[in-house]
Amino acid sequence: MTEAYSISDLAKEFAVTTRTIRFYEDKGLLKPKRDGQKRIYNAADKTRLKLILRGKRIGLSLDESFEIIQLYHQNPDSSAQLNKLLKAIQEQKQSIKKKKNALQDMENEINEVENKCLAALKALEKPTKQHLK
Amino acid sequence: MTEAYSISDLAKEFAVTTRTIRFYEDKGLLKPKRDGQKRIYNAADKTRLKLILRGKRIGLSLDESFEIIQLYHQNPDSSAQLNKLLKAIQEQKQSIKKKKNALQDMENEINEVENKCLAALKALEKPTKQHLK
DNA sequence: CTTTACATTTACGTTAACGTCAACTAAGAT
DNA sequence: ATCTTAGTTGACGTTAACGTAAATGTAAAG
Repeated sequence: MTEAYSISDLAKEFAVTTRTIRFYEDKGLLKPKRDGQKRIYNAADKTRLKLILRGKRIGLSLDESFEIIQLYHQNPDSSAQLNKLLKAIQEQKQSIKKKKNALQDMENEINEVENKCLAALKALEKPTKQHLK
Repeated sequence: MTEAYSISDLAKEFAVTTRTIRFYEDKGLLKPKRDGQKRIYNAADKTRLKLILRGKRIGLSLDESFEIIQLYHQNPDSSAQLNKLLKAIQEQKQSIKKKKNALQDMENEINEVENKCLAALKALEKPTKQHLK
């Protein structure tokens, strides 16, 4: 038997509410099997959810994440389709590159601030050396 | 005379609408000077706007960007304040690290897909060998 | 049998981040 | 003097991404 999860299993694991998971289903991002009324999620569903949430972390909308997932999980047969996919991949790579740059800029700045901060602390400690110990 | 910009100067330069810029002002993210009624932005305002938009690109909310900007632009005098700032900086660095990881994972996956794609194209171009079976 | 825990659908509410008028004003160009 | 081109302040509209509540179902535990 392959891995099966209830909605609250996934909710707990990924720290989201069940409402969120059902919402993703409404939007077509997830399509779990059913056991009667209850939703049953498998490993693939879990992966999809993971991808969606990862996308969110870097500022993608659900629709954007959805497109990317579709992109990755289709398997194209014609060379026309393959080329179209490759083109989409290039765009994705560009977008990732931009985000990386933005992150890098941010990190550089924060490191600068940190260094200034540390220097300021040292300057505060240095001039007065009156330890009563 | 220091650099001065009109609202539409900035809108054009950063490819946002004037509505957006005024909205940021309403939220307290920008505080341009005035020439009568007209808003006049200086280099510092421009930098702020740049930071906000950069934050957006990596999925920060306006409030989050605002906090970060405040963080960087205050200059703390006491060592208590410096330590508090340092702590906030550590948190920021953690958050950036997570985003970097998410991005890296994404890039790895997309590269995989790209390679499979390229392989599939090659396989389509020079067929025949499969027919021996 | 009743309580508890978890599940379901339906539906209205909320917040963020703007978009989209509407109705001015002020300054130049024609 | 009028036309055009920024600019201004409301104020209502919109979309995404859920929150929250109501009414109900089911299945195991006490």
